[in-house]
Amino acid sequence: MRRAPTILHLDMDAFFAAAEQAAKPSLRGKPVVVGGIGPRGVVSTASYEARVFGVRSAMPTAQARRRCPNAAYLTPRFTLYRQVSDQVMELLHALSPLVEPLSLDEAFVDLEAGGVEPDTAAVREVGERLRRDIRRTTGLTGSVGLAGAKMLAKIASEQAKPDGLVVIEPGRERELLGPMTVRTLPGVGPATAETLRRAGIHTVAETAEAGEAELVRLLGRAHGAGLYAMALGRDERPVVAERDAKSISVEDTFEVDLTDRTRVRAEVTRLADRCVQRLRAAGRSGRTVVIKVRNYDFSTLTRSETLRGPTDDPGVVREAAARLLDLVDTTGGVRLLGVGVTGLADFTQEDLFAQVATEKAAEEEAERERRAADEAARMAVDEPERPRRWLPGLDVVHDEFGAGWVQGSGVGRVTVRFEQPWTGPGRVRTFRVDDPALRPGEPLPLVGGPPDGWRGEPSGAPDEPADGAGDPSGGLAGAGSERPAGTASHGPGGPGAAPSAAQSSAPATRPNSVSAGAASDPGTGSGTASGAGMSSR
DNA sequence: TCTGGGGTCCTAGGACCC
DNA sequence: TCTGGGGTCCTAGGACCC
Repeated sequence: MRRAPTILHLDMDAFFAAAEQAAKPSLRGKPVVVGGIGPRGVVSTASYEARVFGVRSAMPTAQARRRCPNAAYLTPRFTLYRQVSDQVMELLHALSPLVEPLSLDEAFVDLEAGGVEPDTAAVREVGERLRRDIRRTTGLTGSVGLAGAKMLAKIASEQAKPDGLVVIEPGRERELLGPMTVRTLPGVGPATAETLRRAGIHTVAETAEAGEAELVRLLGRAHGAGLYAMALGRDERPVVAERDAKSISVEDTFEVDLTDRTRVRAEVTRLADRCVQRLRAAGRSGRTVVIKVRNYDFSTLTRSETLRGPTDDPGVVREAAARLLDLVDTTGGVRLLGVGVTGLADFTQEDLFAQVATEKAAEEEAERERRAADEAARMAVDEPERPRRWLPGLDVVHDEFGAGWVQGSGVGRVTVRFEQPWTGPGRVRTFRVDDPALRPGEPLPLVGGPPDGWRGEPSGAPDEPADGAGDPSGGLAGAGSERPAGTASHGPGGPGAAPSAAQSSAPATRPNSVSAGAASDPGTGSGTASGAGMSSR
């Protein structure tokens, strides 16, 4: 514990939702929910306007829709969030070389390592200046906590929300923490809180009074001892920059449970390839392959296999994953599949040398097999080539009307609002989903106006009036009801597919010939996951 | 219309070795 | 022949975090 509050914790306010509001003028001051759009999606971030209605992170999106039907429900745009995050992290690195990112929107900074004078007035000034700089360069607000330890800095930033700064003076931490609920302490989730509650422990003060021995008895060695230290306000964990990843994994939840074993195998192959792509992009290799299977009843199991040495060969990972899948009974229906790699190693020079020779061949082979797997998956669901999906929130450009974003889509139509971060609320227009003038777009900068050479201004005036000001969701809320009844939950590739502009899943429709009979085998109907993406909680 | 996706760390049992 | 004991690796599961 330091004698001055030189550990800074920054937490951006409702990050994903705030970024969407900055990008989409018509949504400012309105309830916005970012997360999985599909039937099995969950909320990543709710704007403060949506939180008033009880919408929370990690809540099923279906439940959020019931609580706040008029909110705009948007799929995450990670490209944008990463751009903004990079700007913020750059500002943090200007304060100190010791920056520890926790997620896209959160980080610790060791101000002492940055040479900031170790007194309250000085660190407060640095924190306030940081908040101004963040607002100026990103257009968004962040909250800052300052304390002599990580845990306390994080509690301080939580108290500062939204758009504030709180300093916890060293020496006052126990009186401050004492009355707080145990859930305040990092590492105390629902299960630990329940164990403590049964032992009559509700507050931080009661946790400290229980004593280390009792906490270890209740929670185990590491957790008990750690919690005891935290309850006393003791936290000596250093700020550490740049930690190497220890595992890489990908997973998909399907809109409808998979029952066809052939399809399950094809999906595992796809996931293995995606996992290896990420592994290679990170320049790593891994020794242990893990698959994850979540059943229809949400029961979840993992199976793993450790190889003789680390690999980044897609064929090796695919085959290991396939062997592991053979150990699992999936007859009840599969809700989620995942493939991961742990035991990560960096490639040595000689690995690299050997790789260069085989890389091209391996990639060609991977591409061949990926196509084959995709083809097999398509055959399995007896489905034609998939047209483009227009997910709510995604950027688009129209040849005539310029840059905008998807408000909603259904029954062959897509509704677009044409506005940019630097304009006022824009107008809405509806197109056929296959309108050749409509293309995926790129995120636009939130501040500073149009980028150099930008050509997204409309060349003609939209001819459809904007929605009434009283309806914050615009056409969004109606998008779901535009869908043909009965197809919303099992169309091949329903809503929620990866937000990438390049992805190409089918709309929520099925061949007419497939009707009641297909309903008994709905697993074949879901082409995509309800990808909710990362959160910014 | 119940419950995402990407991680981290810890525990516990069995194998295996000295 | 009575069942040691510790360290390490592997596997599986669970809690927690954003």
